[in-house]
Amino acid sequence: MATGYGDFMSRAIPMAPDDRRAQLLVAARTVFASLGYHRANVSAIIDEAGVARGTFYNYFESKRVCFQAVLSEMMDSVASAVLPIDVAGDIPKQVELNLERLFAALTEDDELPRVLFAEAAGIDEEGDEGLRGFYRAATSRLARAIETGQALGVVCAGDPLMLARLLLGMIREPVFQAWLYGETLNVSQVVQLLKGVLRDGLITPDA
Amino acid sequence: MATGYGDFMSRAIPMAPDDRRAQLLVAARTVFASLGYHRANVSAIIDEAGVARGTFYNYFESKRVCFQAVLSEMMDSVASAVLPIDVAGDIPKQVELNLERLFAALTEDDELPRVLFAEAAGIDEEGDEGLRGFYRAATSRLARAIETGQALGVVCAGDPLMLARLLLGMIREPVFQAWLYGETLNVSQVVQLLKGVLRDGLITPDA
DNA sequence: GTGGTGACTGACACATCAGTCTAGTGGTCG
DNA sequence: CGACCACTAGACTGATGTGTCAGTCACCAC
Repeated sequence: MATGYGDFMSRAIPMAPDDRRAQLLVAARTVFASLGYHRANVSAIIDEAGVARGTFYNYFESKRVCFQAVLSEMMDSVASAVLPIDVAGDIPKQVELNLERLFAALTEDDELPRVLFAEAAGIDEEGDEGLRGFYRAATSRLARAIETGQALGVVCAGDPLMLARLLLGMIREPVFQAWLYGETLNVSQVVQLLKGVLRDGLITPDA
Repeated sequence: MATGYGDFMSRAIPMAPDDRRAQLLVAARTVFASLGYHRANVSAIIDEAGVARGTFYNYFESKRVCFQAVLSEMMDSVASAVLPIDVAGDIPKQVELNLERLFAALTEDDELPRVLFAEAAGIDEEGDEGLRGFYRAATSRLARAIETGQALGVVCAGDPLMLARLLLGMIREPVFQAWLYGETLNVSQVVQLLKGVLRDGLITPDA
């Protein structure tokens, strides 16, 4: 008797909506990460999830919205890797730990950098708006930390916002390039180097 | 009598191939910059150039190739902003001038960062390869300069490649964020701040 | 059983757009 | 003047890929 699905086709077992959504998110993350937003298509995501086209659209109103969901998840996991610093404690140590956690979060999934750093920008105005929010949050968080540091006399003078951007660049670029070349980033090496540069600069004063 | 071009349509005056190509390149640059690769379409480019569809395909075999040409042009203009350093001269001064020229090149066209930083990645494998080439060239050029500096004792110890990435990040991030927020970058402010960080680090040794 | 519910299905309508092609135009130059 | 050639408009094709919708299935309550 015909099933309506073809003789070798099995239908996905119904699931609790939250579980299904989570499963789709995982699949979408995998596909977006390996193909990027534009080259990824909905068919690849549903193939990955083993689910039909219509099911996808039961959970996400569009490909764009789905990507946004994946992106937010990534942003959250990165943002939550950085803990607030207790000014009463050992500040440099806490900074170092934060850097280590941050790099770890950025590299734990080898394809996260692609989504976050190479694909997220320029999809559409709305997407850029979300991205701006993320960078604004990250940068202003860093800027506040820098301001505190300046008040405490442990951070050099200068516009905190711009300093935050410089610092962010030093965090982002190694992660981005390691992804670009398919290397695995040596977190402790970068952190040590970064610590050195933060403390002493790059240029040694010539005697 | 009907011209075949519509009463208000003027035909583009035949041009030397190089000029026409250059004109198309300018139009393409404008369109790609304001819309990004995927949302830009060939019709927008030919409208911008005031040229017919076929003409476009006389000069570029495809949209992709045209974009690649725009991209290379941008990469070249950025790369050529950095002059080799004469080790016999005043090194810090030359570094500063290079930084200024580089930032100027990166911001002279407000939409260049979009193309270079947000649109270039993820179009296709070949495009990504080109991008890797660009970053590889930029990074290794910086790395070589750093190595020379280390040999001269004016740059701190550490893996030159990784130091180059840190430095590149400090250059790229301010440009990228300024674009993201639609700000105009204050070049001399960034350069001064960057100089300070390069010389003394971000963290002042606590007494 | 029977009927209600809701997850799931997949063919297809529909839009977009790159790239091709043709018939025709007009400036230029030998 | 006539050959040439860069150019024109714009219809067309074909590929791609999003989003839709009418219908299927499994399960559960009664």
